[in-house]
Amino acid sequence: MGFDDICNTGLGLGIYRQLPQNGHIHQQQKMKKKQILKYDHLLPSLTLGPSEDHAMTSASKADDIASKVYGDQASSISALSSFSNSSSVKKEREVIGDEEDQELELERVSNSRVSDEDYEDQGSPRKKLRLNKAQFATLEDSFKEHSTLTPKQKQALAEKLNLRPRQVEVWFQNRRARTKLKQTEVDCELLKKCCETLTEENKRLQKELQELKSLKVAAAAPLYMDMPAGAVTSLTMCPSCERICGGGGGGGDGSSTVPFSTLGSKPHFFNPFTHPSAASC
DNA sequence: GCCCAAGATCCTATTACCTCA
DNA sequence: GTTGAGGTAATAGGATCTTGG
Repeated sequence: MGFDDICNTGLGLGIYRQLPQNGHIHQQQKMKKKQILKYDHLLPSLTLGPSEDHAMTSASKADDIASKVYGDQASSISALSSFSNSSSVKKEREVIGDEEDQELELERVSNSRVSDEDYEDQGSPRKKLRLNKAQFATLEDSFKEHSTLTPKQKQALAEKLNLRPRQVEVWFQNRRARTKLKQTEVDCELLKKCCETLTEENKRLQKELQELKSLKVAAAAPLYMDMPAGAVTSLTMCPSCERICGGGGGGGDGSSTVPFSTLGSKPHFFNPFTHPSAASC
């Protein structure tokens, strides 16, 4: 039996990790969302019409829809011809930082409230928002509390950070993806180490097996000359305590070697994670 | 109660922008 | 000034669930 056999039969090397936002928690959040949406009109900055999500992505994203979606910010949208101006993009690059000028920030945010159709109509490239440190810190803090957002939380964050709810949503999606990717990398490293440990363990066991075989041949005649053949062939050694044990439930002078009496009949593998010290008898 | 369409959100993969060495 | 790599916002598509007809 080789190492591959051991891995295939005795170890689950999957790296999947269940994320907490799955399952019923997710559904509860959706339920909350539905309840909240019923009263969207009561929220200060919400408007009637399609969600910001669809206003940004569906085929019907026209300027009039954008104005419905973003309400009082429609003027910013309609005035975003400046957005297609490369100079405004350059300006944005310069203002990112701790003490970002508030007016420029507001302009930047307003410019970011542009529908895809606006990009297409004006042939301008997709603009990329850069969060400033304060926005980033707030989002991070919120993410630490809960990796998913209720619509209410999303709206509140968006208002607090002067971002679109859709941007907050996207940020959380990407943040979850990054977290999962990091965790996958960690798991991968862990599995590599596991593989190395098992390889070493396998080598060690193979070596011990060879030693035991030679020992059995050399010692069988003088030590077990009077013993039945079956007792001799079941001679085993515990890989951890390295005591020689007789097979068949402790035959002969098995009183001192009984703890390892089952090794001869059953595979005896050690999980390096559950038994870091290769386990003891 | 069952079926179906619509709506919302999620995840995953990918694209595209931006910064930096 | 150019370029390639890396980070990340944004987009697209599919899956899942709830809700209402």
